[in-house]
Amino acid sequence: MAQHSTVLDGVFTALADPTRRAVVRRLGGGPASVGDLAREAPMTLPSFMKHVRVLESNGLIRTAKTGRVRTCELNQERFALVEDWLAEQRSLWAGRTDRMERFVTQSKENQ
Amino acid sequence: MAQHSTVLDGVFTALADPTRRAVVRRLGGGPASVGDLAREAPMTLPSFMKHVRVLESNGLIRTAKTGRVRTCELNQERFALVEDWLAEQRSLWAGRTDRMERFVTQSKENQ
DNA sequence: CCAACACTTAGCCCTTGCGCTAAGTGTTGG
DNA sequence: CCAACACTTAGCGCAAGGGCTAAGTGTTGG
Repeated sequence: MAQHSTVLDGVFTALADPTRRAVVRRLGGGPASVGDLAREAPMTLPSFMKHVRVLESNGLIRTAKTGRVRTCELNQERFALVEDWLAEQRSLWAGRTDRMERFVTQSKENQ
Repeated sequence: MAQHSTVLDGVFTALADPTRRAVVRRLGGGPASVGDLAREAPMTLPSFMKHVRVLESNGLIRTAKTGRVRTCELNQERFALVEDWLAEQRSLWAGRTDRMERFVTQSKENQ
């Protein structure tokens, strides 16, 4: 078990904080500077920057600095990992349902 | 911002740990006892029980004790929250793409 | 040129998370 | 009845997370 999926760990961890999800949502509407994003968060800039770094280091956003402004944008691809994990999970459930149906069907046939 | 979505916090936090995701995957194939689940995890039983409690308190699994055995099963509904959040996120991206397309179209018309 | 701006770094504090051991509770098979 | 079983509780240790202040760096508008 355990599967060493360090990357999924990071993605879920990054999304587990409301400040960070708010950033993701905001960036869904288009790129923004750190300053713009921070203005909507109830904390100091250094604290907020940590969240930005968490999002970036886990690949959910990309950032680039031009002059003295750092601009952030969403890395949409990363979210596919979550979709994939959910899809795999659902396929497990579906497989189990199928086996249950076969069992029920066989039971009826054997009556 | 921040939106106080304590429940999503919990769901993402619960899924951020590989031991817990392994339990979820395992339960995708059907219910199991705590003992069965713990046997596949590289830690002591009390440590493992904490993970079970995290999963349960965040609604990802349900558990019930009969005699001395506690049986766990997946609460599939909870995963819809993640799907919904992802869907909303994607709709934001889509909305933005639409606006960009309109902009490009208008730009061409104004040439 | 230089003050204002937009971060950035460093470091502290406190809480939470995740592992452990040791000991306790309630069930059950023989 | 009682030993084995399947958790469960209590409490400890350490690392990481998330907030803060204070001070530093590099850009830029006037």
